[in-house]
Amino acid sequence: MLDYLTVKVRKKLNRDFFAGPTVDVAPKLLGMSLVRTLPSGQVVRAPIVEVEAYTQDDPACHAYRGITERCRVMFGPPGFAYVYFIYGMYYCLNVVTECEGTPGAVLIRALGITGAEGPGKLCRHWQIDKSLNGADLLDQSSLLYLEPGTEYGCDQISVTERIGINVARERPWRFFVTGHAHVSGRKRGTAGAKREKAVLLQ
DNA sequence: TTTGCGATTCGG
DNA sequence: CGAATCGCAAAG
Repeated sequence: MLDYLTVKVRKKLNRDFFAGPTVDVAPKLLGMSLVRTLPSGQVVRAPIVEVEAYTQDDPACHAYRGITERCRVMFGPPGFAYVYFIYGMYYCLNVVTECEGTPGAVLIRALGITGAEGPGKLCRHWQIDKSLNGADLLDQSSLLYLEPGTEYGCDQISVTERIGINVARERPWRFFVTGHAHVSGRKRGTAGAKREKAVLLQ
């Protein structure tokens, strides 16, 4: 049942919104819908329920040591997709943040649907690969774009350290919808599972 | 050119 | 805990 006191609906998406500080933008992506046109032509959509922030001064960020061919789009204007290949078999999807010239991105870690719990799994589920690197996520004619959706309040968002990195592990830059059944990680976020060690925003 | 490893996932 | 699997970027 919706809580009408704290759940709002974001009316529009504009590029300035994504130009903000990455760590501020990241939790605000929770609840937005991702819309994907599959190679078959079928259009699918699902809400974002888990994200992680990566910034220029962050050793875990691909742009930490400057611009390279791989992370080039992170230095471009905000609101575009940064897709990279990892571990020889998975792709990961990010939303570019910060003003043009300053790198930053938010890793989309999970969608609120079965089969898209985890950054590698969601790209596999929706056949997202490097052909979508640089796609304009604010353009509804893109094969992948964002739509306004549920706007969660601070009291519904949990924060923890990021997953799967070995440097700057202590930064609390992973955000997810508290208690959501499709948050990634083994036995994590599922109903009845051991409660994850997490703190609430604010 | 070579080499070590990674913003992951799955099975044992 | 380790294998799968290969592009990327730092080192030589």
